[in-house]
Amino acid sequence: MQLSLKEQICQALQHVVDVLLADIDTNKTPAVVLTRPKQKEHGDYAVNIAMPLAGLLKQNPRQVAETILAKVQFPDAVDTADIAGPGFINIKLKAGGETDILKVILEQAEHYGCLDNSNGEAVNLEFVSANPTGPMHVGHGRGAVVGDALANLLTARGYKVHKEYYINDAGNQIGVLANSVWLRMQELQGMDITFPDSAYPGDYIIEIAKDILNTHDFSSFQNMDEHTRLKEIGVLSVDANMAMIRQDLSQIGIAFDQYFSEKTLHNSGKVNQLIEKLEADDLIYTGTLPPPKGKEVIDYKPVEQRLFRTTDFGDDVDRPLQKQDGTATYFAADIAYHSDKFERGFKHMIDIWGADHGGYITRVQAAMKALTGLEKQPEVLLVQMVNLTRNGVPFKMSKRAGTFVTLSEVVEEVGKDAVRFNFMTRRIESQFDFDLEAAKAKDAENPVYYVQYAHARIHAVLRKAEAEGIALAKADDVNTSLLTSDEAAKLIKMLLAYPELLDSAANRREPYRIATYIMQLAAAFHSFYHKNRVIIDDHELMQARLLLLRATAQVIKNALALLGVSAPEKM
RNA sequence: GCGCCUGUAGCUCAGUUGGAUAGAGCAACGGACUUCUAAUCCGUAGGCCGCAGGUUCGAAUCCUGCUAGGCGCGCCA
Repeated sequence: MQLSLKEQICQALQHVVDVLLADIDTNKTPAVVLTRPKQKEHGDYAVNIAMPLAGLLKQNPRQVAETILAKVQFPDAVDTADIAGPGFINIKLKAGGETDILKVILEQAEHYGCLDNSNGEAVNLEFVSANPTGPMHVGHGRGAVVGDALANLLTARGYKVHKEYYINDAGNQIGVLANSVWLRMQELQGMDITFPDSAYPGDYIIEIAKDILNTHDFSSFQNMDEHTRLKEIGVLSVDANMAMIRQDLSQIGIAFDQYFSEKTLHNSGKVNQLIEKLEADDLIYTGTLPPPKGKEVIDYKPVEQRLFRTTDFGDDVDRPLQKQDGTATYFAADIAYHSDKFERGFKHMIDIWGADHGGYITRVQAAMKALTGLEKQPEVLLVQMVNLTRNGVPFKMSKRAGTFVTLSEVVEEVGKDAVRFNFMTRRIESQFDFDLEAAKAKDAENPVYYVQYAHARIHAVLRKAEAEGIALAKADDVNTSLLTSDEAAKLIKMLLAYPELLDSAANRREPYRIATYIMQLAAAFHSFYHKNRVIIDDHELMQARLLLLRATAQVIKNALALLGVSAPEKM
């Protein structure tokens, strides 16, 4: 494969560095990294390699830089290379040196920025996994959008991504759900019912109850013993909720490769097998845990439990696998689940969890290390909480108070694109104040319209060209070296940076960088647009500018696609 | 008490893994449409990068301590 100009320059420098290092006794090999300086006067690329080298060679950095420049063989496109400041090497390219990228972008189209890697590593990406006890809320939405964008990003960079949703359809919550629905069913039959505090209050419970009554005979439930009845209603209710959740997901354009039921782990005996395996490996013992710190537990009683020696693998305290009544804990099922992923061939797992599960990471990784020997698996990304505001005024979400805001309501109110883009504009580590009015506003405060407008604007120009009977030249016939204005140069630099951006975003699992990038790219375009009229008499220059616009539109479209946001041609 | 995340302009946030003079948007002020979309652009102003030490040629970035906010800390999920 043809090396990019940047790679050629990098290689040329690295060669010199290697030669210099060969003369001295060291095991350090500083790598040459080309950066794009903020200041224009600092050239197109800057290298700081002379600084780390200076220490090793025991010379001053400027001297080292001179030595490097004396020996290096740069490619032809390099115009000048100067030493500046404490020892930076600033490289200037000949005019139009990198404008070939426009032709590359048009040629590669939707693949520009992507790595075609047929041997890509398989990654199991688990996200959302909202409990099947109600509709998705806004906080789930953030994890969903981030997870889906990360899946797209990793896929673009050559990974084989398997998107998975873990359905927590076992455990006490399902009993509570079933009981809540049963109470509503009885109420709908005209019976006088009092609802305990523990029951789920939402209206969707009534809807589920109605649906069950429409399709099933009420008396058949009355005739069941309580255990059977709650089990039956539990299954029906989980199905209803999962149907609702899938609806919520499809509304924001998210689909999973697999929905994995926790219950199947229990029913198939996988959880018990796991516990037996751990027993056999002497990783379980009977013991008593100390009382929890930081909050007062009134009814704390020391109790003997079967404990997993997770402390041997980095955890702070050993963890119970069985409750007092002998049933498996959530933790037991969860490590059975992750073991199952491993057995299905995934050596690399990424989980996206809410911040409230942060304390859970160490124990799962410790367990996985014990079971598979894998380090730091699953890789867990914590998404911080979403605080909803309206016109800057926070309102608390509460199931009980009925001020619960579902994702579906928000998407309906502000639209899929705005929800998705807004959720992507911040790092996942920072808490997100999501303002409903701001997300709805179609003004500059809402970045999604800013970037979509850039795309639509380009198409307006292309439409105008078409209307005037101007045929778009073939990329190879365009003289791109005419694109010499400051704005064009900036825009081209942004386009050049896109593959590197994707690479770094994928490696760091930081899809938000795509959103930040698109905003910068859109700004560079808008700026260009104002200073450089495209449809002009100078035919050659016009074709060059048209090519720049076509390439820009392509990259905006590609990047928005990764975020799952549409790129309209008209607004 | 312990663990994880966060603290950058009045507000919301970036800051390319330690580089040169810390950047955007909003809000404020002043400009730019008989022109390819003004949902836009240009300019002015706004900063002890939470505080204090340390590491080095060089720190918003790395280390230590402190401080403020969020999340979590037995058989809930």
